[in-house]
Amino acid sequence: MITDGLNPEQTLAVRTTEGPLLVLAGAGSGKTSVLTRRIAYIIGERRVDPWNVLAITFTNKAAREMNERIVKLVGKKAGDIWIGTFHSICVKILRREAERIGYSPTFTILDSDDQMTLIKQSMLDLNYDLKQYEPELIHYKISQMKNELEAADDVAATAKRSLLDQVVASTYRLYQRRLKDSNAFDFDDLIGKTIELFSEHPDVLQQYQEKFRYIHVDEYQDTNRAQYQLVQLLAQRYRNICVVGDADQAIYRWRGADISNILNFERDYPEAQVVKLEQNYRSTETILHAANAVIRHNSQRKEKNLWSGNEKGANIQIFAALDQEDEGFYVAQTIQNHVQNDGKYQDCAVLYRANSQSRAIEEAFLQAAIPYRILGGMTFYDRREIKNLMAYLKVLSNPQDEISLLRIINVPKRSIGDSTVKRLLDYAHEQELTLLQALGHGEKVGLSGRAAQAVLEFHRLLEQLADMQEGLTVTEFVSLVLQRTGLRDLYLHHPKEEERNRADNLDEFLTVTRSFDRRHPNRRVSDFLAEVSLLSDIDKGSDQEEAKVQMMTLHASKGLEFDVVFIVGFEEGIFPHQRSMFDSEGIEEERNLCYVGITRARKQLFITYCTERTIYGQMQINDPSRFLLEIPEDLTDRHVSNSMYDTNWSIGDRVQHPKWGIGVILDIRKQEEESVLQIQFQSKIGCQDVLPGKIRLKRVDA
DNA sequence: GTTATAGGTCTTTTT
DNA sequence: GACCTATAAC
Repeated sequence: MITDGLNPEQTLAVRTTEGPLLVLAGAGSGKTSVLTRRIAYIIGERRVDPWNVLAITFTNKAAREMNERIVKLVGKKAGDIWIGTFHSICVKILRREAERIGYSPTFTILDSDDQMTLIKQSMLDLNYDLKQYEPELIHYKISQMKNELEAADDVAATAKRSLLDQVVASTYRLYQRRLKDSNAFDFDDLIGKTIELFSEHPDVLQQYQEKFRYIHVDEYQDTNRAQYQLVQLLAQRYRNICVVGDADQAIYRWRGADISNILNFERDYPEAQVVKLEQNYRSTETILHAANAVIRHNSQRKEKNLWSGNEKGANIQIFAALDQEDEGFYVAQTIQNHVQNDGKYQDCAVLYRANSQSRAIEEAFLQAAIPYRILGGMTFYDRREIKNLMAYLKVLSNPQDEISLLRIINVPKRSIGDSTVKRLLDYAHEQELTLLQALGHGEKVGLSGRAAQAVLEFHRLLEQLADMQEGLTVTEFVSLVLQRTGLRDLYLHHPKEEERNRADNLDEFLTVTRSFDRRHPNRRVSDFLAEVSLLSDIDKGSDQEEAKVQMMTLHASKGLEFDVVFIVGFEEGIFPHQRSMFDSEGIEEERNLCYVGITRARKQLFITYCTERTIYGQMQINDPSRFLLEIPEDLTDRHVSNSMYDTNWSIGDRVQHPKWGIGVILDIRKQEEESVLQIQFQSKIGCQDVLPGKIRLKRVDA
């Protein structure tokens, strides 16, 4: 039976397939299990065609896992279910229907860098001072408007308020026109333009309403207005809509998520049934008790009490470190203990509020030789060489893509400098040509001989590559591009080793394309690009279970679970973050984040904070986080770091150096009023002189 | 048109 | 303390 092993509420949620259903699922209450079984039940028991089922997940990884689990229950036909993120589902729809709203199906998707570039460009063309108006802010505002489904033109009409609003409005309009001219969408457009498609073409909407008779949305508390609208449109006809969420885990208000979407579900669908999943199967009673105690401090919430049949488990360990290095050292040591007691590296996760906090932990891990993996921050796809390669591919699959063309027009160096580019752009805009077309008219642009020659050659190269695309797999085509453009040679023969390593990354990229080719034979480069553009931080990790400690932001940890969890930087100003501390809503969302973090842990939770911390190279003293006071004392064991900074050194002392790790003082001598310590380190750095006045050393007990 | 250096500026979270 | 950007020399 599909419902075997489920509790009564879970079973009810699985079996309630007709009509609207709201599942309020606390952390660790088995909602993924409920969702997968529900879909399996709809297909297996209710005999619904898989083609009629839609499931929207928060990450691609979650989609993949859900799909695998459904395949296990109902077999291969599960392949016809549409499972994906809002963004990937919309891409799929837009690829089929793009022409209806004036785009070509080979459209490209801008990554956040490209978006910023285009915003800046638009602002400069409007003669705005980038110092006076931060492009980041403008971008943020435009994104917010798109999430609220406000079109560029509506905005321009109503923007008589502040100067800033006018800047936003006109930048938005120009930016949007440029996107259109480039046959490109930004992330927000993927949702917004799909809605536009549906509202302008009722027949298309109807077709998808007929198709998606059973709709599921996970993490509903984090949907924004546009996503809400999209779901409303699709669900209108059959009203078989199942949303799953937990208002206590709403952590994306800053990117437009609107918690009232879940709070008002029963108003939107008065006939809705509601199922509450309150039994937690994941964490020990201690961890769950702590999580409940913290979240209770939020005022804006529906009362809910998670309970657990699990054992009490170990106390929560609270550690007051001296500074970030000490904190990292503690985490590293604790993990080593765990591993020595037959624990595994991959059971452990380190969670932090901001990506920048990962560095201190990383350094401690390197010293202690602990294998780790960082999710998010700078990833493979953010590397310059990868972005360059992707830009080539984007231009080749979407000839209108000006942003990408500008990126690679002179990479590798081919003597097409800024002034040449400017002339080409002016010419293109005057003649209403794309930049790529303008390249072909090199001689008419009025360029100097050398520049014209270079431009023409580049144009020919791109044309040749575009012609050769036919019939090749993505992998074959990418290797061809790497070779013909000279991109690989650029890195392969570079004098600096660092640059030569980039060639390896390009080869690594071919591994990615091979996997794509295997999964989707005969798909085009533009499909590959879309897949890559929509990967989230969680998706980007490798699939195989590696024996590595996982490091990530608290945001990225949502939906995951680990035996042992460390939350570091538990300090006022860090967590809750400085910029969220202005209003109670901000604080409450930070508290949700704290709740998410705590409930990631199955067996053991460690919380650390620093008494001093260096930010910008400036020393700063933070109070411990207010959330710490909200965890009941009797659930915790508190420790204070016993290492300390010292000035009275003697031979034989064991010390810890911030970079080189543990060592022993061999000798002390005076040199120009300063003492110099000769230290034998355990690490491969060996014996080194250290100035304790410059480098802060910590005393470590033997 | 290309490259090197110095100064100014920033760090929340992400599809 | 790191990263990008404006400026000047090649």
